[in-house]
Amino acid sequence: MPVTIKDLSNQLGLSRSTVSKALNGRSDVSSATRERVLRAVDELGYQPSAAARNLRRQRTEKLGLVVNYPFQRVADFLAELIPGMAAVAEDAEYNLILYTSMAGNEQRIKSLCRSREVDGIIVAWPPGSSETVALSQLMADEQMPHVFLPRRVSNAGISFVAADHVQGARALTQHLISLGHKRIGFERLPEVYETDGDRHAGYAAALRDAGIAYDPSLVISAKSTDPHYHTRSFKTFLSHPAPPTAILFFTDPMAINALSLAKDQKIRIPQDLSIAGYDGILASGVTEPALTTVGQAVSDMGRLAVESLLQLIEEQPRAPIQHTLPVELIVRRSTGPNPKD
Amino acid sequence: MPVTIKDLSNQLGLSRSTVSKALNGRSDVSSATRERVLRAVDELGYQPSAAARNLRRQRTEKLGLVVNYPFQRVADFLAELIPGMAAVAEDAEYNLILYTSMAGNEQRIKSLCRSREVDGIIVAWPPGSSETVALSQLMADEQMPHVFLPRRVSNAGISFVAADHVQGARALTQHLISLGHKRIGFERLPEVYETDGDRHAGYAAALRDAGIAYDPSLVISAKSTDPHYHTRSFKTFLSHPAPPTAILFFTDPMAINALSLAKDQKIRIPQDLSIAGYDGILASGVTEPALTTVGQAVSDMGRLAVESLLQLIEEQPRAPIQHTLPVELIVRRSTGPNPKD
DNA sequence: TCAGATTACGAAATCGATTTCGATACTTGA
DNA sequence: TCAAGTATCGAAATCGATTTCGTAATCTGA
Repeated sequence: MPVTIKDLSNQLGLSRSTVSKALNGRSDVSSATRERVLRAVDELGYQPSAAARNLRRQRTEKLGLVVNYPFQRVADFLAELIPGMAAVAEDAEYNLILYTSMAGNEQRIKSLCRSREVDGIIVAWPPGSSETVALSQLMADEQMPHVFLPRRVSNAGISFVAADHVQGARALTQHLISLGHKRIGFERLPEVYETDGDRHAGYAAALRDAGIAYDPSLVISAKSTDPHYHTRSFKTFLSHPAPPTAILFFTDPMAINALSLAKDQKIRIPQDLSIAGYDGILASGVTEPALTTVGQAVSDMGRLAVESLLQLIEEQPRAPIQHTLPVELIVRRSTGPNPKD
Repeated sequence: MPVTIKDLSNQLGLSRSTVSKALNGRSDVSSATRERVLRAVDELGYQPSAAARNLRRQRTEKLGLVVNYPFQRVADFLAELIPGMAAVAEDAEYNLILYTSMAGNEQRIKSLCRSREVDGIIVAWPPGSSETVALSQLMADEQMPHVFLPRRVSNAGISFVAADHVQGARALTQHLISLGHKRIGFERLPEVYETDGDRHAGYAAALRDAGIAYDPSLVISAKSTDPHYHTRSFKTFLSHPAPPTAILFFTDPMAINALSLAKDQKIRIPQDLSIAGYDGILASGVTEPALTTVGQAVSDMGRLAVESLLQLIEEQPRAPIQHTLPVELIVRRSTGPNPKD
């Protein structure tokens, strides 16, 4: 049986109230008494019961991290995200509770809110925009502070932390243009709404800035992240009557897959074809050639998300907190000059 | 204000006890009443308060995951570990709470135990063996069920889930021997006690089996995981009067680093030198050449760790639960026949 | 010196559930 | 028909803290 505050007060001949007040730094306790209490705490090894404290204080100092997505697919990202989040949270004496099996189940989220086992929620990889708005509404109804990550939500009133993919795709496309490329392919992924729109917008903007006409036949939508689709898309690019001299892939794994397809077909990268990825995962640095990509400050996003959530919890601001972080162009060896120049 | 059980009982004209019993499937409630209660729960959106329930039941249905190590360095591993753990936990209606900042601080672990905010603890990457035993003793004193991961603890009485690195290193070494290698270098890492001993034992055993004399000059201990040391070790190997024709590295990142050092020095892998890593991280599959390595069933280890912990919590067996999982040799292109054959 | 302020403490309510122990009404069997 | 058993419910205790409010003792200043 662990030591309770009652044991402490009995031992000291004080009331539980006085002991509690001594431990919580209240002013109506003499410093002599406080000393005695602290000494006894040390001796008996007293630690307040989290459950009792949570019940009385009506808060738990725990944050929920809801990963609304097949965990494996974003594992790389999470591996960077989580330590950043945990570090900030623990500095503020909060902890992170993981929830991985509530995708598509609004009821579970609702229960989570109502059980009050967390003080706030970070939703990572929310579903499409309309579902996101519904989810947010649901949590707002339960008065549960929440932040979405790592996607922009095109709706005022919702807090999120995201990366600036318009800028990222734009910088990446500009990089290719500066290498002389004019026919630049882009394989996008329709399932991730805002992000896809953003990157596509950045791609289109860079072309427009350079006075290059947008050619819809150079933009292919993969149905999913299944490698099967990429292989087909890649072949479509190659058999194009006027094939692209550079291809932008929506994610690094897609680009890495293309790298190996190209090797199979004796296409030299970057001499014959430039290839670029997106996200800057660890593996992108060790491929041959290493992949030009766009790196996100994932760890920063995690930190910022927790900071924002804590602000929502502790200061209850009226306005939502929205952060869009810059991304970083990482130029490596998979992109080179346009061979047709 | 959320709906409490009192609101429910008032609404229904029943006592709180009856409502509680109806919800917890007790037998002394008529089925008609139970129906009414369930209907009201639906209508009012009642969800029991986690804090109140925890206090009364004296358990939280939460498991602590203490990562006693710089998170970043094991991020790759954790990315696979965590989803496996979370999945099993959630199936059993438990959740995972992350604790990342308690390395070297026994007091924090003690507080965690005493606050009873978790029902059990998984310690990932425990420190060296003597500290591990002390840590385990500490938790045992607090009657806190716990499991260590992913390291074997050479002490009866302590529960752990680990991989069989003796077998792994042995298989890897045998693979090289079967390719004709006789001088096989091994860069080990002394800071991780049991694991290092195991892998070294496997290496030595394979040599012994093949009748190859153990040459201490072919075994180098890196002081840390700092790339600086690897570079120096690598040079030491190369300047050896009778240099190895194959080198085993303790981890994949070390091997990948060696891969790029070799490229700088125009050493062809595997024609001139075979290189093997260990752990089977994602990046090991996309290097050029792809790395021969040993893969651990990390996800399985996570699952098993949670299953073991749940068993310790719910069945309170006397004996500790110890699992040593087999590992898998992954042969890729960085290892080839001995050039001197 | 005495009213009013201040200091230090404790009794009791409270947070929201679960659980124990009775109590009542209704059945059942001899 | 009546004692014993069963089904159903409620009062109250309990988990372990925090917090409000009241009280006694001490201090302050005019």
